[in-house]
Amino acid sequence: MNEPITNYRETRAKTREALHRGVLDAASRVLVREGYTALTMRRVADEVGASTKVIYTLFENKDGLVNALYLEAVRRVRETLEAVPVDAQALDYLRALAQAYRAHVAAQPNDFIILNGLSLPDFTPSETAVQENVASFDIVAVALKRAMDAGELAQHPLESAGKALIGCLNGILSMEIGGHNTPEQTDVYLAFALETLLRGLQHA
Amino acid sequence: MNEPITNYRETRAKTREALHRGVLDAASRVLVREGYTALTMRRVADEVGASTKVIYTLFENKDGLVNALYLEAVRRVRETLEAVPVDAQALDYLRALAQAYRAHVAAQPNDFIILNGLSLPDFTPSETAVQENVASFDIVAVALKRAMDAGELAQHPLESAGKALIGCLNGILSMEIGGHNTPEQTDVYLAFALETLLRGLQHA
DNA sequence: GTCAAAGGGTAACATTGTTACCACTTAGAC
DNA sequence: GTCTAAGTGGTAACAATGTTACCCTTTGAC
Repeated sequence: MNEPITNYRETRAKTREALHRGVLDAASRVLVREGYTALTMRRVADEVGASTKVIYTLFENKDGLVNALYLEAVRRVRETLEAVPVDAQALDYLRALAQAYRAHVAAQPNDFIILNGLSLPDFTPSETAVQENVASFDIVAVALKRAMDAGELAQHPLESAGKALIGCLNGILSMEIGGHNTPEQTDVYLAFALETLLRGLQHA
Repeated sequence: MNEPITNYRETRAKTREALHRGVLDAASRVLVREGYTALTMRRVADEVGASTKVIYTLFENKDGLVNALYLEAVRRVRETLEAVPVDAQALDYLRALAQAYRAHVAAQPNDFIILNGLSLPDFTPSETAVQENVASFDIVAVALKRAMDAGELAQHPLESAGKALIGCLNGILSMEIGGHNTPEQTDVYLAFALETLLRGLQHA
């Protein structure tokens, strides 16, 4: 009846968790090194040094694995945005947020790719995963509200302003990912678009 | 030595062209009805009522077929934009262009999907195909220039203004395609983003 | 020591893009 | 009319993919 020092289920859960991490990291490595077309179950299994069965016991199927990668990407992006120090000037804070986001996409394009559906055509993130992603941009909405309340921007519907801002950034970043623009061009276009949007938001 | 009434090569070329059309139309039908994951060589071949070999004699490989579909999408979008009547008011013309583009994407989402890389991960359009696509947006650049010259907008770098505008539209449309927004929301966000951008472009 | 339950390796399945092989058709030459 | 060469197209196979059935191993509990 005594609680065993190392519970069976507990140890197994820990092992599972460790394996989970290991598989996700392996998948990430494959992704970064070889891109999404190389992200196959066998390839990931090889990277882990095991058979595909291991992945199937940890994740329901490939969609499950990719969904986990999606959530990791969401987390990383959110952490990036949360790490931006809140500036006294609300507009400067917005600029810093955009800058941080752009830097993250440049450093980890795979995060952008998976979050924007540019990876696997038959993959659709789970409902909750999408909500997580959208929610992480609440930071932007809050920043916009601050700017409006401080009088640095005119009053506008928060949702529309946020979608316009994020959509604009993502659209321009997509061009770079698609090979239409060089990184330098992207920097110019992003800065121009941001300033133009902010100027437009300063008036009612 | 007489030129034959129906040259061998000529007839064959015509047959080829007709077949070309037939295969492309079949592929389009499969695409519209069943989406990109169903766009397999065998599926298209079935739709044509022939074997896959036919497709391989007409197109180099699947990328070749998809590239042809990409070019068709480019053409349709350009025709849509070219069909917009040039309004005396340059800003209203810009609004009409955006409206027409949005309507086209709503009616033929597959065009948007393939042009923005949301379809097949291993497909990359040919260099010339991408140029065709980018070039079709010269219409927007011209419209912007008209507005600036007429004094309806302040003077800004054409390329940046164009990229900001198109990027913004595409970014918001991507959200709808990705299932983040309803069509009604998309309409609101697009209108808001466009007006905000225009307002921002009215000032220097 | 025995047992139940979970994990994992092997080999197979269907489906994909792609191609080697072979038969067929057909325009032009004699 | 017959023949030749070239292009076309169907069949069946190949490798690679996601996925799973089968079976053996491991591991904690009693």
